[in-house]
Amino acid sequence: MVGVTVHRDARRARRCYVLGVPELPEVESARLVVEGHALDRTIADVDDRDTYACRPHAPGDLASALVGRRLTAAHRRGKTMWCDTSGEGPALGLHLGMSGRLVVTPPTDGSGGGEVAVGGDYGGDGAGSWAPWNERVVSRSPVKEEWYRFTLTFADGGQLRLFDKRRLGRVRLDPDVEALGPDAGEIGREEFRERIGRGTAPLKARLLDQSAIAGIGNLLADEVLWRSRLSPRHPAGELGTEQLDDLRRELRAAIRHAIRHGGVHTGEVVPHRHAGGHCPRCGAEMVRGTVGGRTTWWCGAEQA
DNA sequence: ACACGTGTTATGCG
DNA sequence: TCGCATAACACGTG
Repeated sequence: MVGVTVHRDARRARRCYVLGVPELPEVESARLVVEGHALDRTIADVDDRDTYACRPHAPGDLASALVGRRLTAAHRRGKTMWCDTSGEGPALGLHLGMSGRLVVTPPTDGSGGGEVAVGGDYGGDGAGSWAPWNERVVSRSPVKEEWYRFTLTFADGGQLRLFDKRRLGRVRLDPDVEALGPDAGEIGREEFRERIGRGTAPLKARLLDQSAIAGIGNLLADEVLWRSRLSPRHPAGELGTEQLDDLRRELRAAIRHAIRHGGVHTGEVVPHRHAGGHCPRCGAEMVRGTVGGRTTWWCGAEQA
């Protein structure tokens, strides 16, 4: 399972990257951990005191809505995850933001196995690791209890926790999933043409618009544009049908690769997004700019 | 000390 | 009102 399996490529990438931002593949990995380890466990206690992470709910709102229920399914669209709850309870929405990680711990009452599932840890240090996601980094500085922004404690003694130093992750009841565009990994060819190939905004800005298509973050956008040999600044509406179909194909391939190999940072061009970096295909220098309000790197020759 | 990173949300402009 | 651009936010990191 992605998220708890040690993968050679993921390990190598992990040595190179200090912190990975959760995009679609990372959230899918976290969802699989929840689906595999956190369902059907009765919720005995909820710590929702972090009013920023749990906005706009008041302290106690999530607790009163969730205690006594079980998570019954884990869904995802783009970077938003949500869990159904038993007894016609509200959905529990989980968004990892820029730096959130989910940590699921096993029962302590002997009712389950001893495995610890770590969502968002692509490689980890093997079974039995108790660190949130980056044990080596965390071990350099102590894990502060307040970095756990939200906690479900199950009746079996285990927990599901949102660990987020940066505090941009978010927990809320009944998230408005319909405001998101179709999932980037699921969107059909026709819908992709309609939603992406329109308007005068730069193509990259369109790809990052979660209401147009859900799940693409800054790194994944650069990766798919590079794979497609398209300029991030190209007006979205000027793309031809064939270019749009190509783009969608590369998007699907990049997502598949990222899920399989442990995250967006395992992409082909992502490691070359730095000053002095070169295009891994043609060797030209990578160019840096701002597109859609984000730092963007592209091949100066192939994506002109 | 200070710029940087980044998903989301709010605000502003034509 | 719509489409797009930009700022603000949170705060640890280099």
